[in-house]
Amino acid sequence: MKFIIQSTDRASSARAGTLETAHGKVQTPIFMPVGTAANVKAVHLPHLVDDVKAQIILGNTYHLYLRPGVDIIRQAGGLHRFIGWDKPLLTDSGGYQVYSLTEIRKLKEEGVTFQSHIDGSKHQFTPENVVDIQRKIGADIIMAFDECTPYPCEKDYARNSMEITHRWLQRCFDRFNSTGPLYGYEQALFPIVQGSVYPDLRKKSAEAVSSFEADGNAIGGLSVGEPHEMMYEMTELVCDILPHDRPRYLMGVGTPANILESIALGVDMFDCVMPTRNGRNGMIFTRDGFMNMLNNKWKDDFSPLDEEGTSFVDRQYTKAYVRHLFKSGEVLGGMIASLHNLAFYLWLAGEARERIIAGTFSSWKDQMVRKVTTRL
RNA sequence: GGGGAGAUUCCAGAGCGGUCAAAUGGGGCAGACUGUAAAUCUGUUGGCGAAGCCUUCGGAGGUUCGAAUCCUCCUCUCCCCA
Repeated sequence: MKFIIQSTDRASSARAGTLETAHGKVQTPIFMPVGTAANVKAVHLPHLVDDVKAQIILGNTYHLYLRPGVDIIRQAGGLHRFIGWDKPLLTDSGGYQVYSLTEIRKLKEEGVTFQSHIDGSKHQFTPENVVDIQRKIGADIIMAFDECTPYPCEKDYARNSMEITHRWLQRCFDRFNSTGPLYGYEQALFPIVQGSVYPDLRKKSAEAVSSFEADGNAIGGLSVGEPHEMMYEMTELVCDILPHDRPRYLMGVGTPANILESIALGVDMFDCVMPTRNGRNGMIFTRDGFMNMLNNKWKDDFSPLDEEGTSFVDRQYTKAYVRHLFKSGEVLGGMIASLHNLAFYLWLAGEARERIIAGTFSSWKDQMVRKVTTRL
């Protein structure tokens, strides 16, 4: 895997680059739509390609392992073939589920025992089998198995958790390096920085992660409820330490403003459920602000959904119509909003990239952050 | 013509002497959602306000310390039999 930095912003740490994977190039900064269960919820593949202009999407080890099961994906010839997606793919390791499914899991040195949220059956994830599973899934980028700590988090807990994540990281790399890809193309393993909101822990973790000289590095454990300023402070601190010539991936972030601010801090890759989940729940993000389509004020607004939007739904449908769909509980509402929001997120990342190259990123970013945080 | 049931806050529908501004559901209004156990969840829904007060349960009277709840009459709806 190769990462080439084309351009670096003068007024910030933002950079524009190209990540080359076995399934093609990714222009960074990039937003990666989340496709947890082998699909980006409510979005057809052709739309994901032609309208959203997605370059890389995510899958999730935990979900795919439980359903349809790794054997089915293996039989299909890997996740790319199973989905019908021939562009880059990234799988998360299940580390986030260690956080979000805290009620039905037990964490030990060896790994984590889970109860399936589907049928309650018991399973174990270890750094080794998570790598094995991700080999079978066959994503271009696979993630190390970590614990995503909650917020707030006691420092002792955060330290212990970080240390176990580091030990797991070594085991992930050991397994990764002693096995090979199953489908004839290269995979990259990204380690994940933890340390909650403690600067000294974050620094230590970033150094530990850097020592692996991985193809790319991720920042985890943020955007879990901490104040934005704390998130930016941690991101900045970690970005300074992580190798400058490798892509940096801020996991689970975030709002359009979060993404812009983090690009300025040197982050190259993002993923978040917000455009799709909030979209299904009636929220539309635009470059002028965000709208709750359920709100009464749109009931007789027959203007296009988003005059400046880049996807076909933006001019195909009116605000009043989309509101009607959401009020009626029609599935199409969520489909329209998901498509629109993802197209907007991809536009935002692409525009940021162009501004970085043009040398006008910082002033544009400040202006966009103001607009994008406005409730319409 | 005979017999029966009923009218409750936006709707449906509980309540059947005080603990009722009135259950519950729907609808309405608003909020939340950040590596997806989410096409989900939460709040609110008579009027002013901080506790509190004021006007409400078809209409008019009445009984009672006290009535959505009991009595009388009126108006209107629905059902069954002719």
